[in-house]
Amino acid sequence: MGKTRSAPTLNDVAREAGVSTATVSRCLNSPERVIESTRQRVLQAVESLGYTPNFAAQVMAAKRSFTIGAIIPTMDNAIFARGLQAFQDQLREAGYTLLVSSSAYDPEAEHEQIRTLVARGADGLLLIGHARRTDIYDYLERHQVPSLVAWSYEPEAVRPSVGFSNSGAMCELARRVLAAGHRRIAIISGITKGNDRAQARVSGIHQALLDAGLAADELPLIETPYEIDKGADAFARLMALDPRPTAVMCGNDVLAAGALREAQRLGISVPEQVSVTGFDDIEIAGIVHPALTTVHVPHREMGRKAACELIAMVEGRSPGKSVCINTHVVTRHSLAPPAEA
Amino acid sequence: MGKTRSAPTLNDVAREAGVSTATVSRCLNSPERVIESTRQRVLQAVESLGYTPNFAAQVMAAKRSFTIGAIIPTMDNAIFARGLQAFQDQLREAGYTLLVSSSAYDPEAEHEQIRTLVARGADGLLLIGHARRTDIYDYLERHQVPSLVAWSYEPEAVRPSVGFSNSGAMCELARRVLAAGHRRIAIISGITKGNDRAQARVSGIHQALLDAGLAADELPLIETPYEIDKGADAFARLMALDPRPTAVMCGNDVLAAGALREAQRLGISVPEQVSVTGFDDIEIAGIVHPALTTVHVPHREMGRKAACELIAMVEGRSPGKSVCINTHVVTRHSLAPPAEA
DNA sequence: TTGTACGCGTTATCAC
DNA sequence: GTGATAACGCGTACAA
Repeated sequence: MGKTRSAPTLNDVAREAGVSTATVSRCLNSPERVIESTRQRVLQAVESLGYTPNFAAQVMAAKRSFTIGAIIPTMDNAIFARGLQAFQDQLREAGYTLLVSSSAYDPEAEHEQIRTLVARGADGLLLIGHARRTDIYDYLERHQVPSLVAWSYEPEAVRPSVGFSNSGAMCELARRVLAAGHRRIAIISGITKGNDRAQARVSGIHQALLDAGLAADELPLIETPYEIDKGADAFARLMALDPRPTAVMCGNDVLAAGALREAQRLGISVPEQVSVTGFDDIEIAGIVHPALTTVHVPHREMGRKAACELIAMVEGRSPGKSVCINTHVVTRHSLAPPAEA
Repeated sequence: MGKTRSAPTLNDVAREAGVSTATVSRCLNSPERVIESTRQRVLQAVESLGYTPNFAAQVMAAKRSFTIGAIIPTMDNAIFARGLQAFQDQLREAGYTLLVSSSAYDPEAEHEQIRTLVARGADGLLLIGHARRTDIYDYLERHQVPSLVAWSYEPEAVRPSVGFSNSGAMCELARRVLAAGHRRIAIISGITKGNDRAQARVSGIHQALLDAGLAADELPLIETPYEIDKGADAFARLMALDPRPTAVMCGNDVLAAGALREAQRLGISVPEQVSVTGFDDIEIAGIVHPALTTVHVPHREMGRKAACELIAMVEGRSPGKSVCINTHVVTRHSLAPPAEA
């Protein structure tokens, strides 16, 4: 107990069991290739020494790490949490480990983290959205690391992706807003620079307006980071407009939650005086008051499918195919027809 | 372009620059130990080849990875997100990378992940809470991997920790509830098995009652996972009690949010008919209706300080000291005096 | 200041 | 079935 010896190696186990290191390695990796009796002795030795394989050495020798890396824009709110959890669960089931890091929506940071994860021997990478420099893909190719894009599906994209149509989903939601009778619509969007999901969501709204024969380019639009407080600030600014919008469509539920909070603070009742919509259908969407009309994204399904596809790519069973996840509008109470003027 | 060559190694760079591998290595790790002119050539070669050091090889040779591991109970909600983000930011500033994995509140899974992270060469580990088998610490000691506990501070704990007094904070909150005049108090706690924070929060409430000369062991108490829906279910069961509690203290904001949602569904008004409290002061606490009276935990501060301390331990500058973070009660609208019978 | 050479712990290719 | 042994890519004494 408490004896200060350092971590045992394959060699120590081999000596303890009276076999060669090769045999110990086989016992652990392909037990069927070693006879029962010796296996017993080896596993016994492994147990008594408390041996754990050195990962770095394994990677070096096997050129394979059973590790998948994921770089998400932020861990700071729940947007990616659910999908990533499902992604990880599925990976674990297949014997892979997930390494996560967050880029804080900074393309340069993302680039650096990609290099870090590759240097760490990640067998494959999960990336969010399509918007990034193409030389990053060259780098990944050179290092033979397959990558899969998630949270976004674009039919014309070359890279494989498992996601949904951000523009299509938002377009459908905008149609509902229009159908309710709204014409003075304002937008609180996330920062669109370097974020194809945010861009697509805005253009989805524009599309719906065009389809309805309305002008789309003069909608009040505020871009702001995905934070509750920012959503609140933006909402306050929009409410100061004249004429005041009758509906505020938000880039995600976090911004919408901020908008609702500010509405309450300002004494503006939702949806009687102004309607508010979100996107994602994360937990807070059903918690806020009034509950948010939003786009439901099946995050768990997306996470699972992304894991399956990426593993298939890593194991050479797939060249990388794209999967489109279906979303749907969830109707709750934050959207209603506008009050008559 | 697009030529399918594999990743360049130190050797390739050395050949390209016309120097030895040792010189290249020095250029990258201690640039001051190599003369300007050669350094130029080497860095030039590094650049043109697009060289990235192989991490596994670095770890093997240097027995050092500049990597810190963290195992949190869940990524599924925002409880740990903020603190962890700050933890990571601070680590990055010091040149360390964070590896996160989640144990789903399963002690066995946590144990396994600890071994995984150690095998991966983590220089130090961040663990949540004190409750775990002691042989895990033996394992860490043998592998010479310093570990730091966070999200919990217990004066009598042997292990270094950066956290707050869960019992003390909850005791203070309970005092407020008592001071408001409540006597029929019910508790919705997280699962206490293997979770010292959950245990401490419950005992904090008991302490407050004892201090007030009241019986503490007959409080209605429901243990349930930290999920909104579970909080809602538990709240419904408590409201069916006779006599009905006038205040429901929840183990965290997630459970409290569920309770509020259920109250609204049941047509029970908060705080007029029943008061509800939370814990953590995560974002939803200010979003729900009515806004939650809860315990504010300075998660970012905790994350930063944990990072500083753990790095100090890893670098041998500290044997591991404990830091207590101060919390305080945030008074919002979900707590009010009970209605007169 | 720079180069040589060994070791890190494992896997995999051979013989035996 | 099992045992030598050569990689794997890098850091670092030690020598020059």
